Amino acid sequence: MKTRSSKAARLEDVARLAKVSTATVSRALTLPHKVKARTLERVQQAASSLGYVAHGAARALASRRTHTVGAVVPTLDNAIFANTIQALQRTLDEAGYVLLLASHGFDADIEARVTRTLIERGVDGLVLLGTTHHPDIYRMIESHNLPYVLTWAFDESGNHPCVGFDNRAAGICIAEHLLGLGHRRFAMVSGITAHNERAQERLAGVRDALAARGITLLSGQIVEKPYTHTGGREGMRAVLNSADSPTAVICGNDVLAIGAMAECHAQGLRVPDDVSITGFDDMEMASLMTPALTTVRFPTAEMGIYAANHLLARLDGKAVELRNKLPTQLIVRASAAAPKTAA
Amino acid sequence: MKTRSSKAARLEDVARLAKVSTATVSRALTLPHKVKARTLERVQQAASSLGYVAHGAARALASRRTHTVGAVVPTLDNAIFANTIQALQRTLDEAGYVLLLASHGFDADIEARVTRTLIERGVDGLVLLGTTHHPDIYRMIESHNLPYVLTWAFDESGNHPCVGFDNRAAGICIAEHLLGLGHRRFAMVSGITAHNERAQERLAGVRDALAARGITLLSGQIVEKPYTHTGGREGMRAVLNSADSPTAVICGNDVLAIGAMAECHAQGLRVPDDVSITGFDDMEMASLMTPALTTVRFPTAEMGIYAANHLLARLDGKAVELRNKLPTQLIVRASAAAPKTAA
DNA sequence: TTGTAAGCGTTATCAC
DNA sequence: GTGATAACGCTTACAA
Repeated sequence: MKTRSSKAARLEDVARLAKVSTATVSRALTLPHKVKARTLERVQQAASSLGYVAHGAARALASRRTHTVGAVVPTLDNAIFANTIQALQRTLDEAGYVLLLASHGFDADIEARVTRTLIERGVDGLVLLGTTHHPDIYRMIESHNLPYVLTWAFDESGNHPCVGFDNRAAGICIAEHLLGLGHRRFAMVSGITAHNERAQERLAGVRDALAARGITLLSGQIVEKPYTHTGGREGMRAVLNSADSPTAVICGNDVLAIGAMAECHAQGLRVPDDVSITGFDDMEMASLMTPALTTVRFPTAEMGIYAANHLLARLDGKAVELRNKLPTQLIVRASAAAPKTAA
Repeated sequence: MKTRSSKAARLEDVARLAKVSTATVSRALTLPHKVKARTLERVQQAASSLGYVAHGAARALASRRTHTVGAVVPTLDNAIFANTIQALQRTLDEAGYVLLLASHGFDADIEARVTRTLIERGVDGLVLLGTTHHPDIYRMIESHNLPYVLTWAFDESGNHPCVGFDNRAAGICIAEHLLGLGHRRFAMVSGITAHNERAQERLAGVRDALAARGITLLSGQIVEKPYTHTGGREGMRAVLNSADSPTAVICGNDVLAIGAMAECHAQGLRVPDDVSITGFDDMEMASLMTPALTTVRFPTAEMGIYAANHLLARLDGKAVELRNKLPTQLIVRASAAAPKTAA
């Protein structure tokens, strides 16, 4: 009896040995309950005796499913992204999906390229980090009708399914903390609020919390700067020069906060002795670069779980909410202290 | 003009738009130099205007290549494996291959399962860590005629392509170091040497280096134990009870060395004051658990590069050496000190 | 240099 | 419950 010598067994070989059709073997292997018990056993016996290993590409081509989900992140060096990714990974794994990970080092073109590679590999769904992406990315997603979800971002347009934070609550939280410490003179170095719901809401949260205590943030006490180190320095400088110098400065982002601290250094001011600085921990840069910075931290692991479940639901054809907000948490560190009464 | 509404473009769509055959599009996209410049341009134009993304599964099915290599390692927590993996990754990437990573937590059945998954995914080659593997693994590799290479192991049978260490040189190195410190009374807690070339060679290296200085390791000064913590403790106990108690004990493996140190602790002996302990850093456990342990470290990154190049050569149909030995390096730490003259 | 067409190994849609 | 058989989207001889 001659067999295909030293060639990998295919479905057909299993079928022949089990004396059934390829269709039955396919069913037996993927939907065991759809075949008679006796048949199932024969097939399994045949498959294992031949050392059969399914051909994933053929399977993917025919079924148009790879049971794979792709995630594109800016970087893998970042502990806080790692949390989200790990949770994503775990949740997908439990549902029988494999996570394919790609990073782009904050380069939009590379991001488009790696996303394309992921789609080529046939991912059934995609997780993107952040809200702004290369138009090609959205184009590819759309033409492939690919389920996707944005994380670490809240899409103000409502056009994209996303899992983000409640930035307003975070703003309230940080303001109330500073109020509790005894601060009464505030300033905020905000991100540019135009077309940026996150920045808007953070500012709104701060404003509302202060207003509730009868404190109004005057226009000189709010300065908007781009989320850059330079922005932080410039913003801090502006704020320190304002008429009623603040005892506490809230920065709309950790990058800004780090810049703000640098400016204080440059001006010979001590933090938090001379001025308190707090921030929102967008990038988890704060804890890396200035471990003492009091910030609002975000539920990153939960975000991964949400993202995964969102995708899984869509892959099952279930309805899903488009926008999800998760609660945030204040992390108190030494950078926020009570104001010097004798300042 | 009607197009396939909201469906991903296929090769055929690109071909139609570029007014060429699908074969030409395929060539233009994968072997650009095989088509006329003008044709190439038309095709590229058509492809990008349609936002064409290749279907990886179809491509893999037809070409029987995925440009993917799989690696199966015991664990990913281990810094030293990470070195090998990173080097592997980098080298493969430079050659246009993607590394698919799987771990099994030292469970042979899981190892077989994840390896199977990798093969299902169509890896063009496989990197295995260590020399002993589930028979199913070798069976699948063979029936798929899959290029593979073992790393972190030297296959004594010569049946498997592998990249390993020169364990004999490592043995010589460690012995000479101790001789240089002034030690003259040695013992060795070796691994089981039967059917284990690595253990044999480590012992042989030590023996030869000592013999060169006229020192003979008597049978009471050599004890063989399995590579376990308990083995290390028992071995150390045996060696300390021997007639001529040693000032330096060489352990065949870091697991043994850690066990040996535990035994010293238990007996109230100080390392290295009362006795020097050294080991071979198989698992990089030494530096994790007992940072002061003098060991031989291995060129783990080079191993990854070798493994990758071995596979790449085989995938190109080139001839390759089956067995590769890489040089090792002594890392001196506090656990090895000169013997107390007044011991 | 380009086109034609036969697969690649599955799954899925039908009949039976 | 099971069996034919037509896709799935691409590559690659082989022809032209």
